[in-house]
Amino acid sequence: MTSDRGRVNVPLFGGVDGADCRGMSDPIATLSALLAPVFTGLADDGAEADPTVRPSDRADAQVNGALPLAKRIGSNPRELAQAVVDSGALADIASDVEVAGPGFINVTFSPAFLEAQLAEIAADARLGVPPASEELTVVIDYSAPNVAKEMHVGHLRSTVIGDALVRMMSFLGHHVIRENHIGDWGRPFGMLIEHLLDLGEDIAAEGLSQGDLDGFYKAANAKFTDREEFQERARERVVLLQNGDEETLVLWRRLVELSNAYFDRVYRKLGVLLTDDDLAGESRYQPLMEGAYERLEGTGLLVEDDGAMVVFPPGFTNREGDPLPLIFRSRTGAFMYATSDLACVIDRAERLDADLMLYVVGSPQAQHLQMVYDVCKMAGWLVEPRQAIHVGFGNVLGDDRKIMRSRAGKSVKLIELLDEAIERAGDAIAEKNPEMSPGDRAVVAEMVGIGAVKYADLSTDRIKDYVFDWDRMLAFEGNTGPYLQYAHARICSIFRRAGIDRPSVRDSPIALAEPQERALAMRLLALPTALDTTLDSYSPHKLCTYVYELAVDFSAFYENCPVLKADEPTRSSRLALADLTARVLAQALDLLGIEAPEQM
RNA sequence: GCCUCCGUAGCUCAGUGGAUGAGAGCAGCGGGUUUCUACCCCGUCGGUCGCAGGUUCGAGUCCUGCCGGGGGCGCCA
Repeated sequence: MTSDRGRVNVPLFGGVDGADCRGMSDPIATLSALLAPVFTGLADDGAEADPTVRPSDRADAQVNGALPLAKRIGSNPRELAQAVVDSGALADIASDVEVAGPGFINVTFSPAFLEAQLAEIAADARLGVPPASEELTVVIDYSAPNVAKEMHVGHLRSTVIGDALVRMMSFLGHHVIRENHIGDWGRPFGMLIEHLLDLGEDIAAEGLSQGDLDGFYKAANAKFTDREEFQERARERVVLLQNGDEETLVLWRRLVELSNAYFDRVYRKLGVLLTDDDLAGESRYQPLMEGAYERLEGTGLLVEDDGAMVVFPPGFTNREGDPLPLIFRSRTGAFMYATSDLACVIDRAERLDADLMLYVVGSPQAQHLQMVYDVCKMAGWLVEPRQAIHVGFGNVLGDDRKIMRSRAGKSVKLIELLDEAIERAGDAIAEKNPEMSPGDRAVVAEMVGIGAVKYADLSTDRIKDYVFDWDRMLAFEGNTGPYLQYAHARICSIFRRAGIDRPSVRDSPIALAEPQERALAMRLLALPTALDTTLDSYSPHKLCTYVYELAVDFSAFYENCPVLKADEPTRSSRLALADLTARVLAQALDLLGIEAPEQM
């Protein structure tokens, strides 16, 4: 599958239901693995039977598999459920097991079992998350700003979602190749280079290095529309560029370098992993297009249509209901962006040997990418298990529910948005924690402001549009970045106040007595499952929901279970639980690309 | 016209085919606590899960058809 919601067939993680016992720190997964052979044994038809274990509100977990199995083999679901219970498979891990309703099995885990699982993840630097069973090569294509054009909110989502996916995939041990497919080639460069010459290189460089990319582009564009003489020069310049004229290439490189320096400033401020080493712009694929086109010719898929060379992948039609072509060479003989995308896929498949290619690109590109992938499959360059997936996303909307614009109706500069976030976060901290020094505040404001913007972007289903709202994203209540960061800071505060070094409590046994401790423990153990379900659909908001629920569970614990005032050994146990919580919080936030300050 | 995505509480959003309790936050109302950081907790108010069929032991979730909204649909990328 290659749709937006597509699921991957390759073993990204191993899966909680997998027979190789991955993600086993999660009691739900352990239970599932334990019951799978029991269910299969009870199925006298020889086929496998899924126990279908789910988290439950009525107990710690509910086993639903007896109902479908009873249907399948024609027996009584309650009796089947009872047989599962009688098998004794749960004796070691459950303190309470009951058959309920039409054949559900409610399972309550024994404290000893949960405590043992906690000890295991506390001793594990990976917090219970197993490395992937197979290391895949994953190419992630994201961010992709245009040279000599401003980065605006439209680039925020691709950059932030892509960065989170890079971090998660890397954490699982995959070989991740970041590709920033910048727009550094094409027709506009004639006018941009001519404008650069008109201004004088040094003056242009000064403006661009200050980040005035918009002004530069617009001035060039204005001249292009107004002045025929300029148009002519621009056209000639494009030809020179495409023919590899050395003087022109020098100017082009200058333009690209100035833009990249600016992009880098934005990336540093945003706190994403992209560097100059990840640049893989359109210009890089330019020399590969001829070869890609020739190979496509060799497949016999290409047909001439109205002077252009195209492929008709099945299933796509135009307004008139006729087959819709993907154009690889225009009537005038020029290669198209489909050709470039084709060269990209071939390069990633053959040179990089990518098992998986992720395209973090806006939803409007869905049909185009689907057509490209289909043609690559038809031509034999995208053969299972190798696959390409479009990780699409919706728009950032303003409070008028239209694509976010500045008051003047222009697109919002990303850098200005980030600066405003930091400023607003600084104001909030100054108000709520006046004792913090201005120096500390500046550092924390950056973490909180950027974290708030990123979290707001990541925490809703990527496929939908979302409404950008300063007040909501910076609130300390609700499903926000600051709320999660604050939970982390609170834990650090406990240790600071007590003068205890956090690693020193990591060997302390954790005893689960209060219900809030139990709930927190269950959540801590579910990190591998949360990560697994997140990557199953490349939906970072699922990991966000997990971290939020973890923070809520911690808050209930914090409220009901005094740590420092408790007597030993409860005090040590709670310190260990708090430390583990902070570690999981920080780890999960890191996977989202968000920092976890020690104080706020 | 065709394709595609979305539609869940006043608002912003979650929701793996599982239980005559569909959740969270915010907003509203009432109460409690004010302790390791600004918090948190309890109660309450709120829903024909866009509509109608279908599949299923079981549907917000899967299928079909409508309604409403966004996006895409030939030589830009």
